[in-house]
Amino acid sequence: MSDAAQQLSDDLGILLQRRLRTTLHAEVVAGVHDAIDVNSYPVISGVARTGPISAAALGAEIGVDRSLASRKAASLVSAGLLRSSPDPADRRATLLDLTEEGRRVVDTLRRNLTVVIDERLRHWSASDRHELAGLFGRFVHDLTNAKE
Amino acid sequence: MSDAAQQLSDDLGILLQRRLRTTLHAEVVAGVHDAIDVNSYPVISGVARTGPISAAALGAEIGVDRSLASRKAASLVSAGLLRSSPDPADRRATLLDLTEEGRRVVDTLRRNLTVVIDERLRHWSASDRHELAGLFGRFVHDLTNAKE
DNA sequence: TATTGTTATACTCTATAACTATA
DNA sequence: TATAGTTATAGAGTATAACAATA
Repeated sequence: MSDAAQQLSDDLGILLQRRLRTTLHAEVVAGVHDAIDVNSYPVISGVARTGPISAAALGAEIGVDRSLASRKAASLVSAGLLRSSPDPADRRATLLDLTEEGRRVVDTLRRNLTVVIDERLRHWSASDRHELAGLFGRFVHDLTNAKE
Repeated sequence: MSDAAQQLSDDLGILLQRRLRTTLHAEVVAGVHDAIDVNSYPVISGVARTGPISAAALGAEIGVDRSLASRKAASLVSAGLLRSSPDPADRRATLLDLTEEGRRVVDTLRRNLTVVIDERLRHWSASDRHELAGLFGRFVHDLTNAKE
């Protein structure tokens, strides 16, 4: 077992703590939209990442039960940020997607998070930032798509 | 605003999702100890990181209210994993610390997480792993210790 | 007056189970 | 028979407020 894995797991443990998540997400959602808070943020982000998606698939994507995904999505629909339309291929299913306003909100959220990261890395060299971005991207991909 | 920051924030968004946290933590705590689950895991890990600590400080460390930190700690105390002793410097406070059994449990948890990471990075070159570990460590540090 | 740990209370988040409709 | 979405219910997680003790 490599030293690198030991070091990575220690740092990952810190990163995944509630404390960072809470402060970061609160910073990102502040003042963006009445319907967006730290709980609805993952929902609309999930839809933004996956495109038109069923409630069941969205639940799997963001790690909650489909009943919860359905209810969270419903409140974003009534807020005008998501649209729910019947799936032409399967009449049981409905597909969730962003409205134009939802798209604007997601863009703002994404920009807010990027600003925060940019601030935190202000004193980094461009090459270190670039290198981290590449390796971190692979890391996140391999963590979230565990095959083995 | 750099492209690297954009890329990093997108990947960080994915990493901080509930889905990864849930699956990863569940894997780490599985079968380690009756008193350890995904909710008590951050508590005992917080104590392990900080050494002897008051309930109020522990709450700040892990991002919950001191009342919750107090109650979570209390249940780990009765499980024999934490010890609570009066702070000699401040008679209002009590200091939480690991028992020997608690230390063993934390060691196991830490090892479990490292094994998971090690598995996910099995196909990485040693130099990429090493490079990621260094940069990621700085990243986590700068994220969690925002000064500006 | 402020802070510590604790407890009581209420609120929020989430999963489970049950229901209807469609595959 | 299995899966979609939804709703009702119950349980778990968490914060707020209030308390006594100490600073």
